[in-house]
Amino acid sequence: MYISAKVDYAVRAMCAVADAGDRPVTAEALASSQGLPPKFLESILNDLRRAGLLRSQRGAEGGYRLARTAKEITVADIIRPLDGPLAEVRGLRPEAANYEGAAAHLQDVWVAVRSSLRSVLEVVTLADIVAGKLPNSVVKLTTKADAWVSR
Amino acid sequence: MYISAKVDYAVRAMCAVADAGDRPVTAEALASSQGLPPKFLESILNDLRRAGLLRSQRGAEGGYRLARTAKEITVADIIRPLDGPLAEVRGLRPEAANYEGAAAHLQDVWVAVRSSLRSVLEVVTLADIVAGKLPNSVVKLTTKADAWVSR
DNA sequence: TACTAAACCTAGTAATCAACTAGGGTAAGT
DNA sequence: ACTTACCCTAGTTGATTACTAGGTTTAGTA
Repeated sequence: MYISAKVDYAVRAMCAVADAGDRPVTAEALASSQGLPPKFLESILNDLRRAGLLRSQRGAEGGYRLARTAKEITVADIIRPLDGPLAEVRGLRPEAANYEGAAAHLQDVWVAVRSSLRSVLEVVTLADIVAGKLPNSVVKLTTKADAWVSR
Repeated sequence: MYISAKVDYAVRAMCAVADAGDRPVTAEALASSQGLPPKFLESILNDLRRAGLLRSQRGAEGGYRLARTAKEITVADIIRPLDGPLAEVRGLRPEAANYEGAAAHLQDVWVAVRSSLRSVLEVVTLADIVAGKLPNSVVKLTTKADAWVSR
């Protein structure tokens, strides 16, 4: 799974917006507080607004705030409008592929992959990240042996 | 996670090789039995050989066979030499990124993502796929509610 | 009413990657 | 010698990634 710069920046910005509570935060403030390229971030914020995750206000005293509470926005909610489905096989949904012969059961593997991604990304909310308290099932994954080492 | 054509084809071909047991299988036979583009497949098989997953024999009666038993080759073993690490954040390993402020704990999320991918891809072997009997922990994922529906 | 802050929009660009294809060289059997 | 089949280098086309430039519109403030 390749987490694109776009998605990484988006989640970080969303965390910062969540952290500000009700006050609107400007794109520039987000860019400098998280160290993100300003113009690129602007276009991402726009996408997030169109996706219904942010509300914006123009003009002086303007900025962005969450369209829902931080508890109601998962990481998957942010990824999908920006990068598309969590898992795809050659541009197809895992359940759409069809395999023959010895590889007939490969489809189950890709479905399992998607399912496992969902069990993290659809469960972790912005509120969890900002508070630094991830759900137990997710913490369990990060504390597995070798979870922090490269392969 | 985007499963590239390359990886998809590679796993399918490896399944077909595994299915043939000890007999060497030609690239052409693999291409036609799995419906893959012949020349593209050839370059993939070459990569797999360089990665130490396949052994090849030239000339008449030649072809490919597994370098290890089907039980000892996981899907992750196939993905990594072709597409690189299972999870990357903007080209970095999840444990390498460092986040500040409200997004400080985002790193844990990406590590959890990688861990969850590993729990599928490092566990399923070619033997499992060919036999159609995936490990229990993986089957559990495919039988979750909505595991087969798009979001 | 002017001024200014800030979101909004269109467009463009350089570099990389994905998914192939072409065509010849080399080794191994018959 | 002949054929089969792997091996190797190179190239192509289109899309995607990660940005940047520059102007337009809206909304508060002096």
